[in-house]
Amino acid sequence: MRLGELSERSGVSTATIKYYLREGLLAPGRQINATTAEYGEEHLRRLRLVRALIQVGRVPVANAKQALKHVDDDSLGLTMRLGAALWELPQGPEPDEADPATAGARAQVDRLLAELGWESAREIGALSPVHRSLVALVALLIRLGYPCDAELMAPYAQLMHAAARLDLDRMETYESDAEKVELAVSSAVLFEPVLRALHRMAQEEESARRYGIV
Amino acid sequence: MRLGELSERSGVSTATIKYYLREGLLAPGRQINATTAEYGEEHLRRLRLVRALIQVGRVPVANAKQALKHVDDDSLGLTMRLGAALWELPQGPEPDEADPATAGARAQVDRLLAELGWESAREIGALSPVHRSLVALVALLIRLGYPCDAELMAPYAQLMHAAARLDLDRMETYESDAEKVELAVSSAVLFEPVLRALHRMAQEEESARRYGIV
DNA sequence: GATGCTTGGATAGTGACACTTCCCAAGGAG
DNA sequence: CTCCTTGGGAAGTGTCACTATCCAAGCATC
Repeated sequence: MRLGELSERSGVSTATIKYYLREGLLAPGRQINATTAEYGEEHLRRLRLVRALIQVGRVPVANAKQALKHVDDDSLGLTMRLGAALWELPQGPEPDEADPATAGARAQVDRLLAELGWESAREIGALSPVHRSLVALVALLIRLGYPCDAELMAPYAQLMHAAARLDLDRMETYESDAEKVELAVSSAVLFEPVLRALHRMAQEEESARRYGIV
Repeated sequence: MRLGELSERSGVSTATIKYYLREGLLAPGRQINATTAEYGEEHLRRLRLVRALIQVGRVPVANAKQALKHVDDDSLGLTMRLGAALWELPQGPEPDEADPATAGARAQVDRLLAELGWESAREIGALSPVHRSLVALVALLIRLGYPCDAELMAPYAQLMHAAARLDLDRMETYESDAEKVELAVSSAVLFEPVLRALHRMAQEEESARRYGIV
């Protein structure tokens, strides 16, 4: 497959593919001669993943590059490889330590983790971008005047834990670690929006049931 | 409160506040004389919501303006007002009808709604941006080679339905419709990221439990 | 063997968008 | 009187994902 065909089958313009090659998001094809390179199915697949990351996930090009590097890096163990790839994806806001609400928010998050018995999450703590971003979000909600404490979050956290168990069960059906990491990345980027859509649809459904469609 | 104080208490520069005033995201203050206007607590609160929409929710300024207009519009019933405001928020991708995977994806979504008995969601159908975006996302996952059918989504949808019930219970604790709509908007923008953070944290926790932290 | 296509490669430009800077004239404070 | 702040508008900035253009080298067709 040459550049033109890769472009046609992926629906991505040749100019954009050349841009991705330049930025290192896509491995170069097998060079046949000075003016021709050959691409395979794996290039097509990776190209589609790149598009998903950038267009749907709004992942900045630089982060997408890093995340994909971790997907391909087989020198690490599965957990680290997963973490490294997922931590490259855009997180929420960073906490503003100058804001007094941040300290309160951190306390609520700590209480939540203690109540749930999420020991590993407590150990990793502020090292994890996810943890920091949760603190920042809770602080923001509090500043806006919406209550957001451990009691309120706990039932949601239980639901999300159930979802996470489903996620990992699904991941275990894949053979190679590379496939698992790729599933995790595309899940974070594509399956999270699916979850969000299901959530909003469920809200519409429940709202219609309670208050009617009027 | 004058412009300078509003800026100081919100942490938003005066230039940016003036920009929001110009774009109609923020109601003008009460004009005292040619060079002075007076702002109240409600301006501060609205300003923080605007920041949350734009910075955390990445809502484009034009959509934020529309959504806020619906929050303030008391000529509609609650359900329509909710829908109108939420549908202004950024959704996922739109379905690509030229793609053969789209038809299959639509069939899976229809089956899912039928299995769950979400009758209102089926009635609203493709009118809802959420429905369309779910179809587009499922099609994308299928095109990438990840299975995504009604069986796979159903347990997730049940979890999201449970979350939606919690959401609406929470909403009912508010008195006025305007507050309810504002809660729904800020929930969509700020609480969805909280859910996502809880989800990712649960994944990390579950992954550490299954495979260790190594 | 001339012509017209595509290819890889590089450089510069585009468009969207959220600000941000700069300037102005008119109060108000010291 | 002088300095600062205010509201208001026009123009500029920075970022970022592309995109247009150009170039020389091959391959295909006439």
